[in-house]
Formats: sequence, structure tokens, C-alpha cells
Amino acid sequence: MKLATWNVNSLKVRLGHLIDWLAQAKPDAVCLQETKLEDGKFPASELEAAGYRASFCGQKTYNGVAIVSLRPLSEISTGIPGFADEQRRVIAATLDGVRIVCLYAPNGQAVGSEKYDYKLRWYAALRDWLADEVERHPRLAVLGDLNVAPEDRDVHDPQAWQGQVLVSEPERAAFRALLGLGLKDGFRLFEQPEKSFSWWDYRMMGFRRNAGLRIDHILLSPGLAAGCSSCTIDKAPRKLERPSDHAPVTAELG
DNA sequence: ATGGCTACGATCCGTAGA
Repeated sequence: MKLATWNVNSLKVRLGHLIDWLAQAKPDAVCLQETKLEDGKFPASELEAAGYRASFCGQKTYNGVAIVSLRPLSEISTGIPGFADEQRRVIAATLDGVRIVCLYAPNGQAVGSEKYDYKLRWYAALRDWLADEVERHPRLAVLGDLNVAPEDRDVHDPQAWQGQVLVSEPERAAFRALLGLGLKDGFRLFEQPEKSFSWWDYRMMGFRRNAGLRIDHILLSPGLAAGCSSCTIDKAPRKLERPSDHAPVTAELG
């Protein structure tokens, strides 16, 4: 089974890229973030014409997540249980016995800001929820834009970024707390090229300079990690006209 | 030079992203 995650930064703008990518990559399911669409405006029929169905949880302008899949999803849930949040950042569902959690973590804006505090509270609630989910689902995959670059090798210029949002120690500790539940960073199960990133700033020719961060992740329960045969970042869609600033990340499961 | 894009909903600029 092939699973993927992609922050599309507006599904309305990126629908053509997504449909082209689905035809080429043929994932069984892709988790989307920043759809920025109310549920009534989700392009379900366009995706259906491409052979995919979807479950989604969106809002106007900001956030919004979806799981787009070849086959029907079951046990669909949204949000983090017990964590009241107007922001649409979480959707989960089961596909072929694999529990899929699709996440769009808060950005955090700046260390010490109100949004940064919200990010850390969101992560604490996420960890508590996933602690239960790991127990409940031996085959658990957590995919999404986690908005944390876990280590310095995930940062194009660690010195310039030191202590900044996305890289700060409390954020990295929050990411490691997920690994502490037994989840594995799928990307690091394999040899990878140096300076592998999943996001590049639109400004300053970030992509051409490979000035990026690895902030989009696929975390796998031990049961899934054991059968994972690859995990890669597909930079091709980032090279297109009017791209998302994120690239899709894909994992092949046994 | 602390900016530099891009998307959005609102106008002709502000908010947010990362």
C-alpha cells in the first residue's frame, strides 16, 4: 500500500497538480493539508473522475485537511478528542486495516507568541490522543505537515534557523514525544540524500537554492515500519508553474 | 535591507503561512 502526504496550499489552486500527481504516483491514499475550502466546495466530483474518493474537514481561507483514497474509508473522525478547536487540522480514517491520521500542525508564527503556545498545547493534546491510538491500532500511520524540522540535518541553514519557530527545542521535543510513543520517522528508516527537504520558501528563490526544511512527515507504528520498503520526497510538483511550497512525501508499505 | 512570495478576502492593503 502506498500512502502519501501533501500540503497543497489551496486545493482550489492546486487541483490540477493533484490530479496529475495522482495519475502518475497512484497512491492508495494521500493526506492533504491547507485545502482552504469549506466542505461544500470540496472538488469531490473532479477527484471521482480521477478514480479517487475523499473524506474532508475544511474551512474557508485557512487550514483544512482531507484524505483522498482509491477505496472507501471507514471509521472517519475529525479533530483531537477532548481538544476543542475551531481550526480544521485533523482527520483520521481506516483504509484496508491501516489507521491513517492526517495532520496539519499549527505553524506557531514566532517563538513565544500566542500562536506558538497554541502549537505546543496542540502537540500535547495530540501526543495524549496518539498514545491511545498506538495501543488501539497496531497498523497506524500518522502523516502530515507537522511544522517541525526534527533535527539540524532537516534544515538548510541550521545556524540561521537556530531557535526559530519550526526548529526550536520545545517544538523538537514535542515531535520526539511522538517518536516516544513508538512511532518511527519513516523517512529516516532509509538512506536519504543529504539536504532532503519537503518545504521551500516561495521567496528568495528558496527552491532553486534548495533552501528548505523537512517539516512534512510520515510516522509509522512498529508494525507498519517493519514492512515499509521506501519513503521518499517527490520534488517534481514543486518545479511546476504555480506550485505549492510543499512537496509530497510518499511511503510504500508492505 | 529582518525584506524578498503566494493565497485569500477584501479592495487598491492586511493577515497568514513557514
